[in-house]
Amino acid sequence: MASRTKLANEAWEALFRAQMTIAGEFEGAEEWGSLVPREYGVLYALSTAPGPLRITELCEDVLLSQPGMSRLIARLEDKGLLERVEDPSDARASRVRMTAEGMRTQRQVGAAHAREVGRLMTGGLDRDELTELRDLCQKLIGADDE
Amino acid sequence: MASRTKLANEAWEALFRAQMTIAGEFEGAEEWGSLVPREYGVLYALSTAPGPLRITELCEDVLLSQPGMSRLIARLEDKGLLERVEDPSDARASRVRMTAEGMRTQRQVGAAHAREVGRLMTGGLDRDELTELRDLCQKLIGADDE
DNA sequence: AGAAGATGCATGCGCACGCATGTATTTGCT
DNA sequence: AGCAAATACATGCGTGCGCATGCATCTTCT
Repeated sequence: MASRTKLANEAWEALFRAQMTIAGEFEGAEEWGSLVPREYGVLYALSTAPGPLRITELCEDVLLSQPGMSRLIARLEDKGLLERVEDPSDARASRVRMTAEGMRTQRQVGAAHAREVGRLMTGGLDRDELTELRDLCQKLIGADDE
Repeated sequence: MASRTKLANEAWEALFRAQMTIAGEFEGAEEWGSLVPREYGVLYALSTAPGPLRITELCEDVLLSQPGMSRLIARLEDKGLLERVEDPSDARASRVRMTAEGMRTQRQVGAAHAREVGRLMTGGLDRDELTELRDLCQKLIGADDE
């Protein structure tokens, strides 16, 4: 089954390069305001959550170490986009939520980012292919979790 | 065509998360010896090239800034895996090639890495799906280049 | 040939990251 | 109740990165 492994490596390299290339396009883009992609990622995660999130929860969602998240939140707090609220059921934890300006920024940057994503992704793939790609990627990591 | 953009964003998020998740698995893995993934990336690029590569060429291949590549090469040089050779046709350029030990390390780490990739990728996807994923990713970035 | 701009690479600097560790709080065991 | 282990977060420290910049060399134009 050597060729199965070879195929797996080709798929990984293609996946890796595709993500790096697209992400690279975003890095320098103007759409982020004064944020960087990962900072927007935190705002986005908060925007989809039902309530304030723990720092460790954000770590899992944004794929950042806990100390890194701790500092990232401090930066966004300094910018006035986030605020910490204490968890009533656990005095060790501190939950994070967006301020009004944070929500405004998230919507604004999110809209611009979505347009940019749409432009890059639909440039190369049609509807069916996008669906297929999405499903394959989800299946790929879905299997790892279990 | 709003739903087309929505689909594109779902596909991007899935692609992004899949790559980050899999790459995250590699970060901490033991397979790399004393290298990090990006350092192996340089050795791999050199292993597939017909001859010594320029620093700027490696930048494009490994998706790293030119100063970053300059230092990365210096580190690998210190480890004895790489050496610089001067370009006969351009005295500004310095080309890079692997030492014998570099080639040995590349093969060794490459084999271990390939096994790991195979394990993670084939865990979630079968043959046809891997092929499909590879082709979709290649098509996605292929379209951006032109 | 000579000057002006482009190109290839290296270095100073500030920043964000991960790892190791510290402190406070909670949980579990007896 | 009381102590040990686990958990949540913050901080010190070292390192790699990108940006701005500098130096050397090549290219182009006149």
